[in-house]
Amino acid sequence: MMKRSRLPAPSIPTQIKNADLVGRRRLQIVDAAVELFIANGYHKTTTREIAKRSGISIGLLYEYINSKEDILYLVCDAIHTEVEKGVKEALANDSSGSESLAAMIKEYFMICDRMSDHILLIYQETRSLPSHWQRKVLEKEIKITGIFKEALADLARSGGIPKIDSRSMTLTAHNIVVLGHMWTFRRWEIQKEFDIEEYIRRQTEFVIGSISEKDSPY
Amino acid sequence: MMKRSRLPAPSIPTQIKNADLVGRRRLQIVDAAVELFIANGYHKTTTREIAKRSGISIGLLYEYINSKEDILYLVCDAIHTEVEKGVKEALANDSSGSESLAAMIKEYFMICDRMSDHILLIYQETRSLPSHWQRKVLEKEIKITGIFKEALADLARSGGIPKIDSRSMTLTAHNIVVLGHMWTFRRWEIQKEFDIEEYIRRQTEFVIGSISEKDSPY
DNA sequence: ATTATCTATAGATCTATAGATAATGC
DNA sequence: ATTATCTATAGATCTATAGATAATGC
Repeated sequence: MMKRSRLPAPSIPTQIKNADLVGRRRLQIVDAAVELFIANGYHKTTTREIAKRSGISIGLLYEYINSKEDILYLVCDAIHTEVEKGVKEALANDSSGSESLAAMIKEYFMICDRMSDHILLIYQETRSLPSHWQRKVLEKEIKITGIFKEALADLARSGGIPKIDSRSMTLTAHNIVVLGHMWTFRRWEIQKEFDIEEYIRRQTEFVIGSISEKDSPY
Repeated sequence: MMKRSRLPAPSIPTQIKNADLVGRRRLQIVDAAVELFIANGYHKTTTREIAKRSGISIGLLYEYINSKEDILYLVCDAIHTEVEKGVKEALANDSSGSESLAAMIKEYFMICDRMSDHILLIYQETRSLPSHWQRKVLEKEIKITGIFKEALADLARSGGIPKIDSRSMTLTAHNIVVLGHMWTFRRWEIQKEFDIEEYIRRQTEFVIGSISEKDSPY
């Protein structure tokens, strides 16, 4: 069950006038849908099931959204928003130096661990969205990567990590994000051999090692 | 030593007696399905469309497979088999040393580039398979990762790369595989900033840097 | 005689909406 | 009077199969 704050609800038209009610009902809907999508996948979940688990009728459900795809978008957006929130909080504890980079990676990987199912869901179902929302989801993914890039830039400026060019920072940011995801989408194999602590330790070495190894002959 | 025509066809029952015919027809079916799945996704593609593009009737289609999910499995298996073949070939050109590791990574990443759409498909649709086939697909993914792990072990023995523990090799193998995939599933962003050559160069640095950056045991 | 193929459709959903009813606020 | 909610179902698919026909080999 996800916890949440009041979000700039993605503008999906609704027949319902009471904005506050819209917020609460959509929350119910998203929570129900997340559980069902994780358990059975988007396509195998029916709108009736979502209505039922939300505790509302199928007719009412369609007063709050216009299509099943709307629900999927609300779900993806809620998940991303929570990941983003976590990453920003991790960043707020700012110290400096590569120790701080390690701490950031650690917090982020812990978020990935906690949200495994949700991250997997995004990988699997983004494709099922209409393209305009697909774009929105990707933008949010870029935004999260951007947070890491910014943090790397700050560290480079403050001398916390070696100075590296902007493209290296971009790629390093992507690598961090994806190695976190990898913990979730390869869990069937990786989690058989490593626990989260060891995974974090080794991947942190990998990332930090690659930054400071800059003068390597290759 | 490398024969390839006879793929151990995944054992999916068929009403058709002529085994050779089964092979050819299923090839048609898979080819048609791959195109349609890539273009429109698995769920939005109908069995009728697959039949039509395969050049056979819907009735005949169902003589060669038992369900739509069968087709998805055949598709995933065909894709994996091609990736595996490519990786094995890349390995066949064996020299030694970290130069050889770089060469392997390069060949593998080029395969990922060429097969972007297909790799993406596997990420998105494996979930839609019944669990016994999901397992088969994951096993093949492990097998491919294992090829890299073996190669790393060989290099460590021959002194081509520093001696690292077995767990490091496992994780490095996963990292290589996933960084190749990343080129495909983040292409909307990464391919805007990097071309494949630069991507390969930088990620190779990452991987090799991370290996040699290990604290030396002396 | 057997195997491969096609046409036509049963059967089973599932999304989305129309129309009726209940709750709310002035 | 207006807004929120429910029930019942239209309408639109789509998978999978039954039954009929064509091709093949002995």
